Amino acid sequence: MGRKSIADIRREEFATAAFEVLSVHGMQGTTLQRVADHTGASKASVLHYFSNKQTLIETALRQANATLRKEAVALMNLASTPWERFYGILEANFSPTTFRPEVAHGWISMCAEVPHNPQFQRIQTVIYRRLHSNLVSALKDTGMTEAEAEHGANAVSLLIDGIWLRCGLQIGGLNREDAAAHIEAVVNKLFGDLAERQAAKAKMSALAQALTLNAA
Amino acid sequence: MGRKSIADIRREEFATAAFEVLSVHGMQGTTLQRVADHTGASKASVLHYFSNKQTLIETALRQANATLRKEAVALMNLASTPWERFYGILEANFSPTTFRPEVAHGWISMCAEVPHNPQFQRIQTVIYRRLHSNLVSALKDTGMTEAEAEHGANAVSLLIDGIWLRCGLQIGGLNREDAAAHIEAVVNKLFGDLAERQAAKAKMSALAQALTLNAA
DNA sequence: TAATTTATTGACTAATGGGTCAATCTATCC
DNA sequence: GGATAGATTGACCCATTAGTCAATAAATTA
Repeated sequence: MGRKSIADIRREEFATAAFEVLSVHGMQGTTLQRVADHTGASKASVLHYFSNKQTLIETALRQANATLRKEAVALMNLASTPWERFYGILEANFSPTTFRPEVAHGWISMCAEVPHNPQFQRIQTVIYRRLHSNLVSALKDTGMTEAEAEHGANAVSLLIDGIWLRCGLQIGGLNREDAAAHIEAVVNKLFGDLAERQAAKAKMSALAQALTLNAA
Repeated sequence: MGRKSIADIRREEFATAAFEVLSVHGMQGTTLQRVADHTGASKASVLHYFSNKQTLIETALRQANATLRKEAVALMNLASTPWERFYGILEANFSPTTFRPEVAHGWISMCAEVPHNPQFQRIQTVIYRRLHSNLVSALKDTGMTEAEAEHGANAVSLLIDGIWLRCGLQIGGLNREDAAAHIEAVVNKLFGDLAERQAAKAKMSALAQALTLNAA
């Protein structure tokens, strides 16, 4: 495996800075100058590592998404039953480190650009597909039919999208607990009130908390 | 009632043009020049009616929302039972005239700006509150408890948001029928499979279609 | 018809922001 | 130590765009 060169590290720094700036200032407000200031470097230095603003932001989004994915994978590896995998997905989507208004705002900013930017479109598609197939796979393994699993996955992913949107808009001041409760209420209606599911939820919730505490 | 002056009509023209440009080109791409071109007028003329770009776009969004609202009110006036009101709300949110990728993109563009623009924040809040209170009111009148109605309204409004987002992103190529089906599947699980509800759905769906045919 | 208001526009300004470039500065390698 | 490669940056350049302004055209009114 190739080790990280100095240049790679620098690129990462600028990319993370870019995502933070994007989250706070939106797409219009994300200027090369601001990103540079945010790292203490100069605008020209940023452009030394990224040929243009486009690729910088693209890299920033991919990197941010990779972070999310790593967290999700870590959780999934600890899941041993289908329902635990299901709740692993949910917990990852509402992890305290990522489920924050600024981060949500960053993603919404990307969404607004999707129709004008094929690269963003691709990123968005990848994210969506992964979520969907993970959900379907987990639900199917609980014993549902393909169709049931599809319906369930659709419903849950739509809810997640809706909640992230609302989080970014800071409507009704919803926090992580509220978000999880909203979803759980629907999930209960959708899939019935199984004791096995409750246990899986409790386990993955605890694991997620342990992981974030560990990371901090 | 004050009649519309020539100036008012002109303002409306520019505002509708602005929303159309916004829907196609996003917030960044919505320049005064483009809006002017889209109406055949000059940039300076636009600024003659709107002191700045800010108020132009704000007016455009309010106007677009007012159009939606009128459609919703027309449907609601034809509803006579709580479930009919409920489906009136749904139908209005998926009306063929408004539930289009470009329009959805326009709204997402606004959402992305909400954190930087108190006016947009206000518009967004108004829209959300109206939807929520309409849903709660209809559901409560079907005999649910306050809490049940709240939960139901939350679930449905989150789904609607998620679907609009997905529509704007043109993910999975979902069309109106798919969107309605997604929602209906969840609604069936949430509220049970009542014959009365089915009838209400059929009626409001037919009325909505009649209204849009009439408008065309 | 003359006067006054209103509409429209081309030309201009100022600021912003992406991107280039040549000059330095630093570190590594022979 | 000297050379070479990469890092960093200030100074530019150019395109874009919001907003101004004064001049002209059109319409309304007295």
